[in-house]
Amino acid sequence: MPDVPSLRTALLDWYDQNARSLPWRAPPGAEYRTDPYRVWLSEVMLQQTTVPHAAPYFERFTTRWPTVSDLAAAEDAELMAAWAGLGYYARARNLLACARAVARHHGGVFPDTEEGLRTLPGVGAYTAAAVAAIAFDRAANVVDGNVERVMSRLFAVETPLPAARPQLRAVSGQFVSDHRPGDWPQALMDLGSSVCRPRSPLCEECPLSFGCKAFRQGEPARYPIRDRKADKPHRHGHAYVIRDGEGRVALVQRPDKGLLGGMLGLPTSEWGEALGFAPPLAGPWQAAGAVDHVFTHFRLTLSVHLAEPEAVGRDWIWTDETQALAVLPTVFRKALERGLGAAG
DNA sequence: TAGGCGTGGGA
DNA sequence: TTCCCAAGCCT
Repeated sequence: MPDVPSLRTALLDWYDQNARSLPWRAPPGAEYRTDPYRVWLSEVMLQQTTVPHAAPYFERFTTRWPTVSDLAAAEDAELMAAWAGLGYYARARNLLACARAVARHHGGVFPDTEEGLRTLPGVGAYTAAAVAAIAFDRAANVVDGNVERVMSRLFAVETPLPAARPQLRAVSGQFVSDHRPGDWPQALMDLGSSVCRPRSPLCEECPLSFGCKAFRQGEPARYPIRDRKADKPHRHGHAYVIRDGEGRVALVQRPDKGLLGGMLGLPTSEWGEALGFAPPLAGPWQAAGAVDHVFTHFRLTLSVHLAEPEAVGRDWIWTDETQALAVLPTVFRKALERGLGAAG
């Protein structure tokens, strides 16, 4: 096994030539660091989310809220609406709580240490280390899915994830150094994204292949080894598209906790085994087909029903249909699109 | 502490 | 179609 300094040098040299240009990133070796607000915002958006999906959200957020204090002053509803479609909505609730904590308890300035950052809502071990390293150039052991994959291949770790986490964190820690501490994790993540990819890794282009045990063994894509995931259950429900004849549709405010927490939604039945149709008000109802959606831990089929009642007396939130399409999480946006399409 | 928590893209 | 996966956090 080559020594750690050789591998570090090889990867940082590669990064100098191959770093991706990203809106939240300072170029390799830059004299300046990126605004901690932008680093933090990008890291939260990128949790379990791809760069192409997050990038337009990042642009919209930083245009609308240029500083953390601007974000702290946002209304809950406008923040949640701006996050619609990005998923994992607890991130949005924590994002706002974090911005307000920074504004109120830290004078609008992000803590500049891993420990300080770790106390903020929605900032876990990974994000605290990433912001400390990238925004403040502090040596930190930044371990995300990319780093776990690269390390698991470098050392041909046979223990399956997630049990291998402590071991992968330990080997990753061997590479942490005061030399270019902000560039190191970004170099590792770029390598994981473009070369040491989950499938079909490009080992011929890899600056670390000279020291990679999985490459030497000949089957690098076998790593990281994972436990097989359980099958998702399939749930069913009904979604109601209720229109008022004036271009508005009835929405409901979902509770803050749980699935799609804090978001607006369409009125629906309970979700479970396929149920009979028991609408929330007298018809006539028009059947508009169904939409399928996949969540993290179950699959959902929603039958969509359309009505335009004469009078209703419920605490629905009547929302312009175009506006509704923009603020709803994807599962309800799909159902609303289907309902409006069936209405012609 | 293992499970809850979104979405879209690629093979 | 189906499965896997992508810069995790919280409880």
